[in-house]
Amino acid sequence: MQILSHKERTYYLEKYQIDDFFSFDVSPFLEVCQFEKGEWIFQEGLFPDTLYYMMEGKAKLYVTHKNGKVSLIEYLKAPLFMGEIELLNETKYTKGIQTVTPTICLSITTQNCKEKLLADARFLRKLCVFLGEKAANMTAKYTQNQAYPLENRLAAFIQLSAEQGIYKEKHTEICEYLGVSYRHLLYVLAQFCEQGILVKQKNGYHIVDEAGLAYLAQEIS
Amino acid sequence: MQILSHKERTYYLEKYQIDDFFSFDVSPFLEVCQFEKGEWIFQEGLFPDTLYYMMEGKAKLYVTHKNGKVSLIEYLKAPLFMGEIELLNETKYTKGIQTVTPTICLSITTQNCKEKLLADARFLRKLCVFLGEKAANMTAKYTQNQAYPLENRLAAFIQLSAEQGIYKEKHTEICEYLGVSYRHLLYVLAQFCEQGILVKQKNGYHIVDEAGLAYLAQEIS
DNA sequence: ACAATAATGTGAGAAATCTCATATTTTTAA
DNA sequence: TTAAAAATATGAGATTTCTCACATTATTGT
Repeated sequence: MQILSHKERTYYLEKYQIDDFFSFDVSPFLEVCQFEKGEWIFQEGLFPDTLYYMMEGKAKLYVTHKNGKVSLIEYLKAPLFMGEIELLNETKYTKGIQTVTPTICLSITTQNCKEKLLADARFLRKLCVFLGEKAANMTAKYTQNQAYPLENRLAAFIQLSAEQGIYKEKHTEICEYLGVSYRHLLYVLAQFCEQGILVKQKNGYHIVDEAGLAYLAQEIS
Repeated sequence: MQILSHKERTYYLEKYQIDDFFSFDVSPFLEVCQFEKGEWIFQEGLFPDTLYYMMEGKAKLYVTHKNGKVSLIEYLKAPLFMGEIELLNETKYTKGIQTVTPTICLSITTQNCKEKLLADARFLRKLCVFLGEKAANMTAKYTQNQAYPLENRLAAFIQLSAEQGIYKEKHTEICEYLGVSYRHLLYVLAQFCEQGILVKQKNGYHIVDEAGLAYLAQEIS
């Protein structure tokens, strides 16, 4: 992690109109920083005292279970808050966040401005909207996972993540994201190929039956 | 649903110090109402324009999937907000909420005070804390469901819901809550009996091996 | 009080998903 | 550049979970 120079800082603060987020002057509490690709922003099990606002970049939110299984909970895409749960509640939430691309973040050490933040309607409103969406999204994911087998969830995910009709995510990552074993993910992909929905090629799985895929995916609300 | 008289209204507003929730006078926008047991507060597929704050009571949050499956997402216990997602985001969230006991709610028709609410730091802060917890809880449930078979999740649920060492929830409800079939729930309960963890009696399943149950449950973080 | 409805209980077979073992290929780091 | 690490791939057998069919109790409304 690297703290950006005054010049860059000003650039980003203006580009994303950070002033509009707060009704008081946060600049004394604030840095703009950059994480490299693959760097951990939060590590599981630590208490952060920093609130981040990701302005540019992508990351992954992880949790490790007592039985050793790892869940990739969510793909995070700017703009978003990180560490906001810890600001609000005393609980140690302590999930891991790892960047996927170089990432630019606003970083606010909350120690000295927690009370100001929690009394600022402009900030709180933004946070509420963010948290409301997050809660709604997690609820949707939770219930969909309960109600549909991998066949449907994977179809929906392929639709979402394919580019130019080609699906080429890393299996090791996606099985953690979809909450199934590596083996089973491969089985269902093979099944899609058998059904003539996908064709496996060097550069990824090509979607050849768009409609068939959509049929499997659309079951999900 | 029944709107309470002035006298009752005043009683509840004082009991739960509702004035402290807002920095402006909400009383023009507010009613105190009571739902009967089993009544629906929200129905799936409708747009509510009312924000509720449940002061007393319990309810269940439901969603119905396109494939006909029903998920009991959460048990709701006072105090909590309902309809807050709709206040914040334009999205139609539209889940169903059904009371389990008679329930007393603050009811705020948001049409005329939405802007006031969303500019009130005191209210927003409460809402943020609530939403933060909700998001954290859903995330935890989501990942646990991915990482553990029913054996572990049911053990944890029995610990949580048993009273005086007796588990007596309705199977039909719990299988919707745990996201498994009725059949499978019965299988695993039978298995717990075989293992000598539970003993089935007229009035419910008696926990006889507290430690064995804890062992199965404690796997979950 | 009694018919309708909801909840409980069980068997059998099938589908979804997991674990483990093992081999090959690709990527990464010293 | 090369050895180590990570990712891909596949088989075999075991577990978990599902669907469906059907029988037996409660519960509930009138």
